[in-house]
Amino acid sequence: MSSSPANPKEEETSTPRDFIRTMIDSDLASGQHGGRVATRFPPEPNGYLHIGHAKSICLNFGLAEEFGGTCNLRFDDTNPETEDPEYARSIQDDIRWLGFEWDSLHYTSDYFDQLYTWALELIEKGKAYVDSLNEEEIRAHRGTVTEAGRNSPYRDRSVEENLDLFARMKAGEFADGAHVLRAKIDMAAANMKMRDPLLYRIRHAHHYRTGDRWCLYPMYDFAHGQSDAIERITHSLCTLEFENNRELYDWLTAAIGIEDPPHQTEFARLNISYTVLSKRKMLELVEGGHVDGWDDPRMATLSGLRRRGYTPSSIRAFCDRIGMAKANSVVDVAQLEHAIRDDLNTEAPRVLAVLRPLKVVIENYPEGQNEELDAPYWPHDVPKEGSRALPFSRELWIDRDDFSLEPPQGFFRLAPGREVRLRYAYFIRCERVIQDETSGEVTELRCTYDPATRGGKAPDGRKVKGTIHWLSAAHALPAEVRLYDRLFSEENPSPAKSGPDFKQFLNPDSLEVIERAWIEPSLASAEPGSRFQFERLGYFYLDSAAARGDKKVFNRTVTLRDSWAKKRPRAAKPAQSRQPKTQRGTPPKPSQPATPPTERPLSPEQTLAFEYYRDEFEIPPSDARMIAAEPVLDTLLVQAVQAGGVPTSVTRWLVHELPASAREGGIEALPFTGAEIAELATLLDEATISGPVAKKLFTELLETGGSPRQWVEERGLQQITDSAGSKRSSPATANKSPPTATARKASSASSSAKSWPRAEGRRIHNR
RNA sequence: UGGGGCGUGGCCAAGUGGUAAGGCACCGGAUUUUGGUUCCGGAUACCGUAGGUUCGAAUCCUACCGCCCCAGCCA
Repeated sequence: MSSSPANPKEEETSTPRDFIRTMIDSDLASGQHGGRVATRFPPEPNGYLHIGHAKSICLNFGLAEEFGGTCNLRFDDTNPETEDPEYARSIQDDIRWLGFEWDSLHYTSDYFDQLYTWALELIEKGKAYVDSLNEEEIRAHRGTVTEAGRNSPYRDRSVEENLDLFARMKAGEFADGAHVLRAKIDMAAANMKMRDPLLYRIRHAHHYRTGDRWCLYPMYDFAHGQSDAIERITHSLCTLEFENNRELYDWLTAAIGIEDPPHQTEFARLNISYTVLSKRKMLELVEGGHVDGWDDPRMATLSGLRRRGYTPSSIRAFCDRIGMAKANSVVDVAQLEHAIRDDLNTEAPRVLAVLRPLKVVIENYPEGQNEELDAPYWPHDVPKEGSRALPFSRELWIDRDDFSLEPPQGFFRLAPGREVRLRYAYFIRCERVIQDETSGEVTELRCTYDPATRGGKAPDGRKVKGTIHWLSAAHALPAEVRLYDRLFSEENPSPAKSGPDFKQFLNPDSLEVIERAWIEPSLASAEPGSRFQFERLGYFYLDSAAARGDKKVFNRTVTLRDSWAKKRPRAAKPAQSRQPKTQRGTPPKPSQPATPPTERPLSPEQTLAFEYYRDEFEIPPSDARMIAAEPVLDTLLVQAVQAGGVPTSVTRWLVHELPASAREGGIEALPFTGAEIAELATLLDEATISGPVAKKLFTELLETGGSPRQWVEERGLQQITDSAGSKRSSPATANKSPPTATARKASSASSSAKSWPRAEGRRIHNR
């Protein structure tokens, strides 16, 4: 875009003029960089992208689009010990998912030869030297923020000696840490980054791209600006913590004689309330099992947001709207939620679902009769066409929240004697309430309908205050629904560096699993990865990664705005959803988070079992609860543990793999016992077999029974242990386990919508 | 007791000498077969503080206060 808009006053609604765009405007006006705009997104392939990266991606790629420039993707892979092609793959997937495409793809490791040549030049010019102090000595010589550093005794080595040493460093003559190459600048500089910064370190490590060709690796500062220069980047944008590096960036590009060098500009990184956005903390959540992997829908990773149901356009809109500045700030998570609601309002078809079912019998509707009602997919204000048939019959499900025995002020849903509209159907009136004699729990509503109100309008013109959603009990389909909420209950989970651990602010109610929700029959053909609005409840995403067999799993992306819940905070959590805490038996440990409410209360025996599994077996509460509530699972777990199985490993198979249908016939109908499941779990834990093999064997076990261990021996299914791989240094291992956990999950997901790279080969040495 | 940054309503964020945009959140009202959406309207800002320059300052000057970053052979 070399010409400015005809009318400078013209409104630029799509892209606000932040300080970076303003700067580029003036660069262009003054003819900097020959009128070119070239940016780049330079991630290190050592972790998954999160929404903070999305801000940078939108900035860099957005600028290229707006100014008719280019944007490269460059993997800043200068540290062989933490990087992995798996990450590089997922990063590319995420960028494309967001809707951007790079002009060209580069790796800093492709520039290692050029970088080395420049290092030689620096030595020849007397601007760099080989230092032989050890790590501790270097630190001691660096001084502190208030005291100048001291020169290294090796600082004045001759050019010849430096050249010789540096060549031998490259040749592999020295051990890690024996020497480093440093820039010769000023050990008394007020800017710590200028106190003879390290340029190269020796690292006898295998690089995922250059293999064993190098044992000498450039530091960030010696690689980044030069890579920008090689790619002829004009505007090098990064986050605030690199401000101090800018002086060095400029020194280095000048020292090697770059003409028209790129310039670095810093902006504030993104923070969002009620969440954490740092690789370290996110890794801690994954490794501590506080979330279910990097793509857990509660994580702010792009993969997590994707599984939560966020659209790429909503994330882009969010990034546009939060602005770009240099002040450290925390964006309200409500801003993100607004972005996705705003997008889905016009994109998600409306359907009906009942989360906490309450039976309604229409007494004056003939038994055995049913009819179909036409229901549009879109509300009147969304200009889209399309509808489906909704079956109606005598017995219905409604949501328990939509009925109140003693309606509070302003409640205009169903209550004794009151009339409401069933969406797209009829007016019904509640005539009688059936309650459990002992507990008083409402178990059923007896209602009458007005046949004249078919379609939802009364010919006599009478009005009803409320419209509620419903489903025909005989036609509804079962589904699992996962209600996600913010991961932390504290707005800022990490208040101070030395403050309390952020994990103590984890929200115990961030996930509620509803195992038996009902969805309308039209959803039988819904494609994984599609999004719906469950009317009056929120937006939901059909998750393919979580599906088990033919069971559909819907993740709640975000609730609808709910001014009623706001007005009456108590009404949001009605008595029905509160879990009756049993008083019998041992009291629950006070340190444990409250049981997430689910639809079915546990018996006293089941509660005991649940608490035991949760506390003694350390099974996650939701899983422990599911097992305790299900006799077949309960028996299998007990059998498995008696046979020596590790409870948490066995649980994975019981809860996440065993199809619901297998529980129907009772324990006797199964061709296997818990002992075989324990055997299988152990084989996998020991890494005797791989995940896919384990899954195959499990399928076989379900059908025919038998001994997994025996099969493995008979058929030679053992994995080959890669001894070369296991020699990899240990720091790398810590960073490698997360992608593996994710990859394992991806490979167990249904075949479609697989967005996770696999890591079959590496699984071997990760256990 | 060094250096580099940043401080505008509850949260983001424009504005760079002429008398405080916009978004989110919040509160009213209208419309509504989603307590959704949409549409109207409203309340919040002495622009970190204190001085100064000027006819006039969020914008210029001075001092002070607060927060963030830098002492990895990480990026």
